[in-house]
Amino acid sequence: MTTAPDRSLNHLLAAVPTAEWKRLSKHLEPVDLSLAQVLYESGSTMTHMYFPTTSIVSLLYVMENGSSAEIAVVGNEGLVGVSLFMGGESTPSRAVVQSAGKGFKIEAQIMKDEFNKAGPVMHLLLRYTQALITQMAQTAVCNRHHSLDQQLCRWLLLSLDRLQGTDLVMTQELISNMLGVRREGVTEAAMQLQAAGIIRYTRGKISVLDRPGLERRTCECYAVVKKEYDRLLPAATAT
Amino acid sequence: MTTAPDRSLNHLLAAVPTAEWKRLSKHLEPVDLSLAQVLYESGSTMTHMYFPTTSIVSLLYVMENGSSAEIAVVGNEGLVGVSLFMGGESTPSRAVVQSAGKGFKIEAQIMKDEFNKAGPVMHLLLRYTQALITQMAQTAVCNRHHSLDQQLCRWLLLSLDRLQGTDLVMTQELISNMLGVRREGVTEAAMQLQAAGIIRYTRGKISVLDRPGLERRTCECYAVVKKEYDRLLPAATAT
DNA sequence: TTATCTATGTGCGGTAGCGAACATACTGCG
DNA sequence: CGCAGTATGTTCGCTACCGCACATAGATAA
Repeated sequence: MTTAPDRSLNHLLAAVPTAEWKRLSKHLEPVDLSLAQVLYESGSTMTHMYFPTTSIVSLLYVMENGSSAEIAVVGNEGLVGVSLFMGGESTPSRAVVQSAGKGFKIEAQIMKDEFNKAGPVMHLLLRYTQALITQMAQTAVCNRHHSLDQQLCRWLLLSLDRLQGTDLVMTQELISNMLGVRREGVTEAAMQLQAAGIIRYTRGKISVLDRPGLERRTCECYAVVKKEYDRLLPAATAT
Repeated sequence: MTTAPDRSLNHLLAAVPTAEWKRLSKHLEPVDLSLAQVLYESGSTMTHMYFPTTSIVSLLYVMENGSSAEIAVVGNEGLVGVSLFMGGESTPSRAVVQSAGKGFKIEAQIMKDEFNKAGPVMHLLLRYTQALITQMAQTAVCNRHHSLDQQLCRWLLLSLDRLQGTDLVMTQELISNMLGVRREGVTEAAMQLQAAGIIRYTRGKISVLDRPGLERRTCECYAVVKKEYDRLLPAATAT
C-alpha cells in the first residue's frame, strides 16, 4: 500500500472531507508539469483532471490568426478540467503550464463519479467553478479598460499568489502571449517596474522586490477576484 | 388551477423532462421585464432566477470609475442567476434588461432544491453554465483582439439570435455601455454598417437588413460561441 | 407651435499599443 | 574560446480609439 498523497499543497484537495478523501486519494497520481506543456488542446476530449501544487497552469484561447489571450490562471488553489463535470467533455480553450512544478492528476471518470454523488465534493467544485467564472469575467473587463502596465502588475500578482517565494521563471515573450500583447510592450512595462524598484529581472527570471508596490499599481480587478475566491472558498484559501 | 406556463419560449425550460417539469412549473411566475431594469445588483443576494422568453438580459461589470462592460448575454436560450446553484449567493456582476420583453421568474430556493436532486435538471443547468463560461471567455479574447466594428457586428448577432424578427430597440448610447466603448465609436461603426446596406437605424431602433452581411464582418468569436451552445445544449437550441 | 429633451453626427488633438526592423547582450554548447 | 541561439532593448511610423466640445435633428409635451 502506497502512502496517501500530501494534499495540503492543493487547497481544493485539502478541503475535501475525510470520507470522500478516502475514496479519492488512492486515485491521485503525482505528476511533474514542465514549462509550456499542454494539458488540453482546444476541443480535444479530456481524460484527466489536474490539481497543481507547485505549478501554475494558464487557460488560454488561441485565435485563428495565432494570437492568444489568457482567460484564467489555475494554481494550488484550484483544478484544471472544470468542463469535465460541467458536462461538456471539452472546451474551446487550451491549458498550458505557465510555471513548471508538481501536481496531481486523476482520471476524469473517477472525479465525475464523485461529483455525481452530489455531496460535499460537488459543492466544493461548483464553488471553485464560480470563482473561476469571476476570474474570467474580470479578465474580460480588464482587457477592455485597463492599461498594459496595470495588467502586467495584476498578472504578476496572480502568479505570485500561486507560488512560494518571490521569483518567477518567465520570459517576457511568454508573458506577452498570456496577456495577448506585444512582447515589446511587456519589455517597456517591465522596465518601468524595474526602474521603480518593484521588480528585478534577468533573462527569464523575475524577482518581485516590493509586492505592495505591485498592488498599488494594479487595477481593481486583482482585488475583486481575490475577494471572491476568499468568499467562495474560505476553507481552501485560509493558510 | 392555473394553466401551466408556456415553456416552449425558453429553450432551457423546454428541455426539462416531464417529471421535473411537473414539480417546477407551478412555481414559475410570468414577469414583464422593462428596459434598463436591474435584476441583480453586484454583490447583492439573489432571491430569484429568471428565464427570459422575449427579453434579453445583459450581465455586466461596472467599474469603480463608472465605466462598464458586458460579459455575457442571456435570452430565451438560458437563465439569469447561475451563481445561485453554483454556491455563491451573489456575483460581482450586475444583470440589466437590455431588451424589454417577457420571461418567467422562480424562487431561488425552489430551483436550488431541484438542482440538488442531482438529476437531469442539474445536468442541464450545468451544461448551460458551461456554455455561458465559453461566452465569457470569448468575450475576454474579443475585447483584447478585435475591432469595435467586429464587436458591434457580434453584439448585433447575439441580440438577433435571442429575439424574433430583425428589429432591435436600442440606442447607441446603451450599446456603447455594453461594449465598454465610446458612444461616438458606436455611431461611426453603425454608420459604416448602414452605408454598406447591412442595417438601417433611426433614433433608438435598429433594423437588420442583411444578416449574412453581419456574419461576414464579425470576428470568429461569434461562431465559436454559437457552436459551443449548440454542442452543449442540442435539445435546447434545435427549433 | 414652440420649447425642450434626447439621440445622433462631427471635428480635433492626444495617446496607447501595434508591426516591423534592427541593435545589443547574456548563455550555453561545441 | 568562439559561435550560435535566445532574451531583451530601441526606434519609427501608423492606427484605433479616447475625451472633449459642440452641431444637428427627431421626438415630446405644454
